[in-house]
Amino acid sequence: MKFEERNIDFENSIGPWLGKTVKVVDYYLQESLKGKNLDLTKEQMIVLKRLHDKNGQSQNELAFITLRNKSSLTRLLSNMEKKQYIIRKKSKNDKRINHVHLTGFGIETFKRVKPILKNMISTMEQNISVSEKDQIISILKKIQYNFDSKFESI
Amino acid sequence: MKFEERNIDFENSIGPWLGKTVKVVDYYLQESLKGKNLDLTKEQMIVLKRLHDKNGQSQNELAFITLRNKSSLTRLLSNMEKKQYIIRKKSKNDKRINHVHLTGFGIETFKRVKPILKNMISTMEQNISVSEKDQIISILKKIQYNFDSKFESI
DNA sequence: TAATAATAGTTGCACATGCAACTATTATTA
DNA sequence: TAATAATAGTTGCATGTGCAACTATTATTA
Repeated sequence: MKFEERNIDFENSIGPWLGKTVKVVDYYLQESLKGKNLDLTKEQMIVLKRLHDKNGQSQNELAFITLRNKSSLTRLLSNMEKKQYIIRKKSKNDKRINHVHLTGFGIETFKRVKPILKNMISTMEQNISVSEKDQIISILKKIQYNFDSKFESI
Repeated sequence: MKFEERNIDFENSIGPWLGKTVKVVDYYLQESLKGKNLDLTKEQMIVLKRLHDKNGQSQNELAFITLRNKSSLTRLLSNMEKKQYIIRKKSKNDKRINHVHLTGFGIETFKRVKPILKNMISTMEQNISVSEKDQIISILKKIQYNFDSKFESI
């Protein structure tokens, strides 16, 4: 096929497959939350999980660990505070910092969220062998590295 | 470790790796677009690509192929029409349907977008062997199937 | 054919997101 | 110590998203 411009093989590249997979997972999560009458978005669920792991984190820490912009996190937390899942407590040592704490309701809600997360993981990984899981994670790491190393050079 | 509740191994499951990878890719795309002074979001870029593949598609078709809700697509197109990348043309056979066409400016813009897409793909897939690429795509398909088959049973 | 259902697209609402500009506070340095 | 820089968080703006209710049009059926 000389002389003929080769098209970019976008369809058969990894990108679209990644994007579609994430959409399917997100949709499943959202449906699961709705199904259990949990008034939470999947983003709020992730914040709940991270606070359950380590309560009292600063907004900066939370933004970093949830891969979010700090302004995006600000608004996520505002919504979660309105719904009484969390409260912000100003640090006494450094008045710039807010420590974010789960409320009792937040803790209870996470207890109901936990089986949904478990179910999501086991659904996702069913019929996927340990070696396949290792493979995909290692390839995903490689992809991230490919982009990250490009950024450094900018 | 009887009697002790095992935690969900969320961190080491595939989900977070997928999510993070997609974020890295998205960020790279957005930066590339900015770098070439292209006034486009990555979502608009994808619509441009799909229209370049097949001009004149209906909004329904576009929503389906770009994995978007029709209302989301409506607003994407409105923004793209404002920026003169596309125009909507009412179908003559069926007045409910809009056919979406690239403008001259839209076509020109896609020409500038194309190398960005190419670069994205080659960056993503560098140091990834053909067999690894086959592996990851096949595993991603499996994951999608795992969720899709759950939905059917609902 | 008239009534009803289905389809394509739009809009209001609530939410999430990144960027840049802003405020308040703390740390650095001249 | 006073001026300056850095940091944590918030807000305005523009964009993207899904759901449900809506309009306009076409297809079905009684």
